[in-house]
Order: sequence, then structure tokens, then C-alpha cells
Amino acid sequence: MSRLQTSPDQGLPLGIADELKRLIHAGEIAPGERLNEAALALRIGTSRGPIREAIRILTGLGLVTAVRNRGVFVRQISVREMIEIYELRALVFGYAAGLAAENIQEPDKQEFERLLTGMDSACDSGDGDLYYALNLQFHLLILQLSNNQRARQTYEDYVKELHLFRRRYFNAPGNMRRSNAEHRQIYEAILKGNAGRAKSLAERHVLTGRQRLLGSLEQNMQAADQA
Amino acid sequence: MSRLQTSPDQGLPLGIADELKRLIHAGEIAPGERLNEAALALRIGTSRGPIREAIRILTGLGLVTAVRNRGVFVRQISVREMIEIYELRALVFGYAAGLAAENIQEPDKQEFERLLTGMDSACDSGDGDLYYALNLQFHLLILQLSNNQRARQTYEDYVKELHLFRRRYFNAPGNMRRSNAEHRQIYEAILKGNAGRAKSLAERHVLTGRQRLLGSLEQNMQAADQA
DNA sequence: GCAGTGTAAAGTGTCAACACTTTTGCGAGT
DNA sequence: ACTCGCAAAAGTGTTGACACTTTACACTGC
Repeated sequence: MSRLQTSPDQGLPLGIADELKRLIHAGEIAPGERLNEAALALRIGTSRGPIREAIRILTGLGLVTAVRNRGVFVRQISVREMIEIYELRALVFGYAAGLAAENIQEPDKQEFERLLTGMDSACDSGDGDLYYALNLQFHLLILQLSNNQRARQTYEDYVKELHLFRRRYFNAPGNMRRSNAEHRQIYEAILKGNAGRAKSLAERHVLTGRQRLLGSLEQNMQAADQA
Repeated sequence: MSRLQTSPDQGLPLGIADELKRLIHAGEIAPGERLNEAALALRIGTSRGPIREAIRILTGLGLVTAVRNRGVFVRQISVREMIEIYELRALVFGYAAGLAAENIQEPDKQEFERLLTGMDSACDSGDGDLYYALNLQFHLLILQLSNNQRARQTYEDYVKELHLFRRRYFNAPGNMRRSNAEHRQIYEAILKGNAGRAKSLAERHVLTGRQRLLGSLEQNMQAADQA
């Protein structure tokens, strides 16, 4: 029985749902896998009722798909869906970057500098996880500066959703460097208050990120074919 | 006991959730209202279990907010949220219009013409409901032509979500005419394959729609003040 | 050996009862 | 009359049991 430490008891189902979300996004429950109610109930130390409710929440969130009398399965994302989501993500990120150019304040600039230099050193040391974390912060800072809470939430959801695509794609060091060069350009456009340029650079940044992912995907396919 | 006719039995909770969604979006359950589990169970003719699961789905969808030991309440949308959602809706609509200009085919043109003339006559006869329905079809046709299923879904969700803002705001005949004039401009840009112009016109169209809503809202406020 | 079938196990769907919390409303005291 | 407190009612939270469906597997007949 592993009591959930997360969520200061806002209700059992809610807490369980959070825990399951964490497990799914962390990849501990793989896409396509089935969620076993009885097993989860035993593991959390409760009956099946709250478990079922938690799973329904995930259904509403679109994290799992339910099949009658057969159970719920962690959602898998097709290449097409991935491409479509990236498209929308690029849109929202561009929108936010444009507004960030208009809303940026002094203290934000220091934060930007901190993140950019941090990412530089992550590139040098080849620390992919660190780069990934800082990269996310950089993006979210821009979303924050859009002053549109909903846009920020949407963007976060897109990022999480894209995790359902494939398990942690590798960040080649070269990609990290190129990516961070784009970050710098975006930041400079924001700094100059050039909303239009910030917007188009930000859009392009996400879309080239998608291309990088598609490229590494293709490489994997070829490697798999040869094996 | 009112058996649900909707949804060809894809599971009781799913069916109930659909029914509840319908009731909420149709305004039969008002924003802020509480959902009573026992009453719903009695009405649908089932026990509270499936009802609770259906309600959890709505929680995941963000249609209701749950408060521990007190129940779930139909979500209310603040002015700020409404403004933010309109912003994103404009973004997606503009995106779709741009792509529509590139993807439009012959048969689509006839459909556009049909909708536009239909809206014209709805203006003439002052039929607000008809105009509203055709207007939605017009927008969705453009989303369809974006060839991005996810964008279409997102747009539909935004439209539904905005229904949670205020119950059916009145369409002044003048507004309907102005709105349809904008539709024609968008359509012409799409027809010419002018993606950039279609995009910016479409964005602007949604944002002026928001302004119209805000304007009528202000009028209502003043009327309420004087009463 | 193999295809088809029947049966047991595993798993999901539903329900009614019980525990706990919040709200309501009545009544006593001031 | 007003307030405070207590008790009943209403409502949500959780549970274990039972019904039904799907899946896995061994067994039979060829």
C-alpha cells in the first residue's frame, strides 16, 4: 500500500488522478498499456470505486481511452496527431512571444539571461536532462509574459501531450546548440520589442523542433529496418 | 426514468456524461448550479456509481469544478477568461483560414456560397437562431479545410466553452449583417488563395466578434444599473 | 498434430448499504 | 428580537458484493 503523498487531500479520486497523471507523463506507465483497476486499488490501498473515478477524470482529459468491458488504455499518439499538435503549439508559442515583446520588464531580462547561459553550459556538459528542464522554463517564461493564463495552460498541456508520442527522444548535442541559438534570437527580438519578429521566430523555432524530432524518428526507423 | 437515447451504448458513464454535456451546453443546467448525484441517478434510472463516474469525466473536461464534500458545480467563466479564450480562438481560426486558402476545392466553394446566402436571408428575416447555426457551419467548414483535425476539435471546444460565459447573448440585426460582410471578405480571400489576407481577416473577425459581445455586455450593465 | 469448443479465471460494470461531512432549521437562552 | 448551539436532514465519499463480458487455456475429436 503506497499512500499518495501528492495533493493535500483534495479528495481521493483527484489525488489518485494526479498520481496516475504523474506516472503516465513520467513514462512509468507506457502508452498503450492497460490500467488494471483491482491492481491499482490494491497498490493505492483503497477500493475500486475511487480508482474508477480517477480513471474517468483521465478519460475526460484525453489521457486514456476507454473500451467497454475491456478497460482503459494509456493513449497513444500517431505521427499525424503529433504533427497537428506541434502546429498548434507553434501557433500559441508565436502568439505568446509576440506579446512578450510588448510586456517584458526588467526582472524578466535577468531570468532570460540566467536560462540562456544555463542552457549553454548544459550544452557544454552534454547534460540533456538539464537542457530539457531549462528549455521548458524558457518557453514557459515567454508564455507567462503573454499575460494569457489560458494560453499558458494550453501550451503546458501540449507539451505534456507530446510526451505520449514516444518515450524521451534523444537530444543530440548538435541539436541542443542549434536550438539554443534560436532561443537567443527569439530573446533578442523580444528585448528589442520587435513583436512581429519574435512571433515568427518563435513559430519557426517550434516547427524546426518538430522537424528535428521527425528526422531522428526517421533515423530510428532506418536503424530498426537494418536490425 | 428518462432513458438516454443519445450514444449507442458505449458505456453507461460515457452516455450519461454526453447527456450532461448536452444539458449544460444547452443551458438547461445553468452555470454555477450544483449537480445532485441522487437526483440525477433517479432521473436517469441508475445508481449513483455511474453518475459519479460521468461527473468525473466532466471534471476532467473542465466543464464542472468539484468541491470536496459539497458537490460539483457547473463552471462559470469570468470576463477575463472569456477574453483569453477569444484570443486563442482567433488564433486558431486565423490559422485555419490561411490553410483553407491553400486547400480549397471546387465542391467547397458551393458549400460556402450556400452558407453565405443562407446567412443573408437569415439577416433579412431576422432569424437569429438560424444565423447562429449557419455561422457556426461556416466557421467549421474553414476549420475542416485546414486539414488539421485537432485544430477543428480545439475550435469546437472553444465555442462550447464560451457558451458557459453568458446565456445566449442577443444578436442585434445590425451585428449580423456586419458579421456576414466580414464572412464574405474572408471567403473571397480564401477563394483567391490569398492565405495571408484570409488569416488576418479571420483573426480580426473573431476579435471584432468579441468586441461586439463586450459592447452588448456593457449595455446590459448600464441597463441593470438604471433599473 | 491441429482446429474447434467449452470452461475457468480475470476483469470490468453496476448496485445498495454504510460512514462521514456539510447544511438546515428549530429552540433555548440572553 | 437576536444569537448561539445542537440535532436532524441532505448530500457526498467509500466500500464490498454480485452480474456480466472477455480472455486464456486445457480438452476433445478428427
